[in-house]
Amino acid sequence: MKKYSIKDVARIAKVSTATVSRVVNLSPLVDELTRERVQKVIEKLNYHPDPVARSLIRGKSNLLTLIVPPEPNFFSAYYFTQTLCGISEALTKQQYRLMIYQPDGYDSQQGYPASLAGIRTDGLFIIAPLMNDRLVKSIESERQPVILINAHSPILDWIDLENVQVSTQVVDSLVGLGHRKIAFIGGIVGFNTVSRLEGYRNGLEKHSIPYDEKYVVYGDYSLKSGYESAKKLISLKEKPTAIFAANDEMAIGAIRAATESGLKVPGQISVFGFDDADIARMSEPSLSTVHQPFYEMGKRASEVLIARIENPEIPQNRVVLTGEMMLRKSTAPVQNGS
Amino acid sequence: MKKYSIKDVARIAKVSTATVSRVVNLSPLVDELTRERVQKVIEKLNYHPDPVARSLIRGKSNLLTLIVPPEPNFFSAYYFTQTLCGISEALTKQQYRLMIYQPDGYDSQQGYPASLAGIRTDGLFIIAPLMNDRLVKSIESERQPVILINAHSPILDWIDLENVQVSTQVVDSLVGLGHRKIAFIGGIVGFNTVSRLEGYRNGLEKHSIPYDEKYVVYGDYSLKSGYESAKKLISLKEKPTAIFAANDEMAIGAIRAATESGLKVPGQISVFGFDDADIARMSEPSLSTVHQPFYEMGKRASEVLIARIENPEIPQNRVVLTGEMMLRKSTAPVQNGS
DNA sequence: ATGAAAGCGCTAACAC
DNA sequence: GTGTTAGCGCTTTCAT
Repeated sequence: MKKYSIKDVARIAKVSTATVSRVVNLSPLVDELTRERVQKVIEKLNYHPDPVARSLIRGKSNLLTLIVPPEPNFFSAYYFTQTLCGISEALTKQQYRLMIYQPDGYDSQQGYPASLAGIRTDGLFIIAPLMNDRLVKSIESERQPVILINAHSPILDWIDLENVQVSTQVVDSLVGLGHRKIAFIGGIVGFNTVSRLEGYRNGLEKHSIPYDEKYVVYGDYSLKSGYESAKKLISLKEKPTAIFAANDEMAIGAIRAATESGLKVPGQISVFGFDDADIARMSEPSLSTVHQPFYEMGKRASEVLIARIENPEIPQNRVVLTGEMMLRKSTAPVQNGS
Repeated sequence: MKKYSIKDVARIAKVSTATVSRVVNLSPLVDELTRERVQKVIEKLNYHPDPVARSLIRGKSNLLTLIVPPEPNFFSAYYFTQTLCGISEALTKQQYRLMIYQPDGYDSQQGYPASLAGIRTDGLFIIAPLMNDRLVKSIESERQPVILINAHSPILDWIDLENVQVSTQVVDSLVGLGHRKIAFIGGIVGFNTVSRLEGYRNGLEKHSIPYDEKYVVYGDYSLKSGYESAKKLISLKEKPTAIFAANDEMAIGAIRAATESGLKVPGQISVFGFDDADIARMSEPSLSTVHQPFYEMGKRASEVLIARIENPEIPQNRVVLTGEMMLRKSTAPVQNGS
């Protein structure tokens, strides 16, 4: 099947390419009869304007880039898939397409590479950049439409989930069940872990529970790391009676570690997760966690980015979405004497 | 930050745009001194050639499209995320980018819309099309580089997982444990379910177990549908002693249904899954299943597609990857008298 | 080794 | 209402 260009249509319909262009772009300045004639040829040839040529002349590709850390399991994270789903659905409705790009040269300390060199689309989603991410820093000095997902910036648009208050609520709820020895398992140190930890500390403070460093350990968001972190916590002389993990995977790892060590969950130790991934409902016992509106976040991120592209002059957008505690079966009142 | 074009570089370096182009494209026909001078300007301006203009003149965008069914949960399927991961990693190494596109107008009977209208990239991944999918049919009459993932075609390149033999092996293994009343929970009727069912039937036949329609029910790959399907099976006068589900989610739903009905898994009823998703290892009891090389599949799919793009004349590629049974804790010998 | 110029497919002044 | 033409940013003959 040969590809036809606007010239072919023009030649066959015996009009100029300008007229064909007008028909294609629904310009009102074209005679009804001419329109029909041209339209017929377009259909016969199954002509579609070349998007590349259009992009060139319009200076706009209608392509957006989603920058993703090149970490092997990032794509399988519930967090990512839900956000992607929200983005994809929002974009399909608008006339934008999505490119996924995992940059080479990601660094676990400095984040994304400072330059995206060849990538030139109408806008960028940057998901979960580290604090002080190189790419974010370098974009702050440009004027490129971008939305940071789960990060903050003094200049660039961003969208984030409210982590601090809801984490404090989790501690509240745990304290309400009588817990005072509450441990925290953080993830990779980025915006999320930092703010969740902050909420945890606020919660302790609120109830005059001293912050105890030995109750704070770090994993990498994987089930395995949650398992290992929990093992450490359990082996303390003064075991915690509750563990609050910065995501569900680690929480489930913690449940497994506890169960293996002969501790009943939630009887002897309560476990709280974060995210409300699919597995939270499926775990045994089902996991108390914080539901996060990831899908909504992807959707809103798309809206903000498109708004920015269509009007670069609007003031900075800062969107905060709030999560919601889901109390399930992995938390219970503290046992006497424990 | 202004965007510079090749003309700016040429003007400042006092050469023609042709020379700049040569430098950018590492042509050997440039004097060493000129090259250095131009290179310096390029760096000073942080010039990068516009990929759109390049695509136009080269007739090649280095963009590939991954066509995804616009089903809300498709992005969260383990199947999808792993495949995407394989694709993305393979493409990052090559100089190709990936666009994700969920077409409007997907139909659960006829599959993707027949035409992709505006989409014109160098190649297409079509993942999990239905049998007789409209889009696949229409592409078969064109000459567009495409790879079908988990589908077959007499003309187009495709890659698929070997489902028939491994399904037969699962039945073998179940029969080896003494089971004869083996039920099957299929998914949405596409290539996968059809071939897994075929393998199931072959397995029964091999052991002279008559095929019994009432032991075959269908879900939609969701945990819930597995739960409901299993409930139906369990309520039969002659309960099956083993259930083979066409994916892990449904298998886990089946485990839940069985447990709820007071049946011990695997004591009183064995359950076999398919895919070896994350949750298979995490379920309680851990799920016997078929490990599928999804990541590898994405990687190979990319290689085949790129090979096709770079040489449209090569003969049809048909790639079959084989899965592997993983025996875990959800299967056990049949109980006497059950 | 370098430059001038044509042209990829399309849109948008501008002219008629 | 329609055609002519310039040009988006780049690559690539074809001269020199």
